[in-house]
Amino acid sequence: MKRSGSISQENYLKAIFKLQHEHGIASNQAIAEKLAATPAAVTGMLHKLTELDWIEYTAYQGAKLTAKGRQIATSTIRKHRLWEVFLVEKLQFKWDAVHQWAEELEHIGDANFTNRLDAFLGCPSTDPHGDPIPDSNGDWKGNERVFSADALTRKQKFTVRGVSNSASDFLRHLDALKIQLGKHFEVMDYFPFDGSWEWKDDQGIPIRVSREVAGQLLVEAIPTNRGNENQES
Amino acid sequence: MKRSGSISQENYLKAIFKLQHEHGIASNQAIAEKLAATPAAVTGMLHKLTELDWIEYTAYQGAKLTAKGRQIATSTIRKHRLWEVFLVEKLQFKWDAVHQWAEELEHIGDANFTNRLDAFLGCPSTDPHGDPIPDSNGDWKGNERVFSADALTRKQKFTVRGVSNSASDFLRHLDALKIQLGKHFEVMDYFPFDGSWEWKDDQGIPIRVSREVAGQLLVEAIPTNRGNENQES
DNA sequence: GCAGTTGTTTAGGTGAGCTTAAATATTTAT
DNA sequence: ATAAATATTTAAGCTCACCTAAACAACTGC
Repeated sequence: MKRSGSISQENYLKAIFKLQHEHGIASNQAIAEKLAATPAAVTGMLHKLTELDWIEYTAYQGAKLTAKGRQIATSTIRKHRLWEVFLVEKLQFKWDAVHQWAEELEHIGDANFTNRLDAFLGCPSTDPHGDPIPDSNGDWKGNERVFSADALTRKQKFTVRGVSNSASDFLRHLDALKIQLGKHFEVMDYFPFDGSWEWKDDQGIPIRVSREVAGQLLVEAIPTNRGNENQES
Repeated sequence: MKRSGSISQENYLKAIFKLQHEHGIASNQAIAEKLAATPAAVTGMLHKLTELDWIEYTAYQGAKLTAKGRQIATSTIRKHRLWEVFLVEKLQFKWDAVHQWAEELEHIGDANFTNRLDAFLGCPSTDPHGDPIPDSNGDWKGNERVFSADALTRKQKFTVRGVSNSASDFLRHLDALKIQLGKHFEVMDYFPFDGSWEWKDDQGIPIRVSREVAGQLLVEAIPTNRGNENQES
């Protein structure tokens, strides 16, 4: 089986998919920004994708994926995230270095290929940045209890679940702070003056976290009222 | 680090590399055939590659790789063969199904990436078809004792080392004959009438091999005169 | 050594995906 | 409500890698 669309087309569908999630519709400009192209180029491609019935496009309004378009987009995202897992877990890349390669690898392979890769990796449910990996039907099992770290409250214990920004410098900063996915912390203090936090990790070691970092970190609260459900291994 | 050349350019260098090995020089026509393009397209690209100093090209004569061109070609071949190992050993693809994907994967990743992949795979010396994998300097450790199976002699014991044709239908035919790389056979008989052979495997099970098959199979003789050097595990 | 075949190159053209610049539509502010 | 600002589309043109068709070189047979 061959690729569904061209590499460029797949990138458009992926961008539209993400923008549609954020804003309900993908505007020409937003797509252009995400893909580092000019709005003029976007208009042309949107017409082509409409022809292919992968999007519905209203001029001056924006684009929405059709069922087929969504299928291609999620499958591309699935491939991207599976390759990221491969790069980090098997090739020992650091999590801030995998995006560029995954951007290329995501355009390779059909459904059978992807399912084999998935099986080889042990059917991971999230990529190295905590983003959920869609299953082969394009369905997501996103964790509903995940929220931004800047909404934490004092004394709250929580688990780091993901990042909402995968820029290299941010990820390297997290490494420097020894913040990793799955790691537990407890909120010690919050400083409204600059929006910064003091947290303490499971070894009791305190770290200071800036407003900027907390705003891009996704966490899951650990229930403390009763029992010990939802423990991490 | 980015790709050295475009995908198309890398494919040209790879083709020229192989043709140069076979004929000393790569003619326009031979390149066109290998890449399923027209001679006119080849002329254009050869000019471009000359500009880049990746080949030396004499009109009406043919092309030869420069040191830089050879480096890019061998690195592409290295990537191709490493990915083939990955696909067969890790993703459990059959050896006749990996070429198409490796053709795409070979254009991804820089030297660091490739070396990590190599290490992950345990630094294999040959791909699933028995072709040697160049090291990161582009050097080959080809097995000098390998020759075509149609040059075998009666009573000779040998090991299957590779195929000189990786077409899917040929490989599937070998699977049907239970001929695998590394397997030992002994020549029982040769029939000059149709050039076919009778071999016997290490279980003593006889198989009949046509002239066409023997001509595309690469083998290594097992010395029988003294000792048991070169035993396969 | 010259005609015919074969191989190569040039010339002109295509399509994908991009650009800039200008025209047009939409939204926002007054 | 209308002017200004912003967003989008059209128009023209670019690059890459390819194509076909025709012109041109280089071997081949006699």
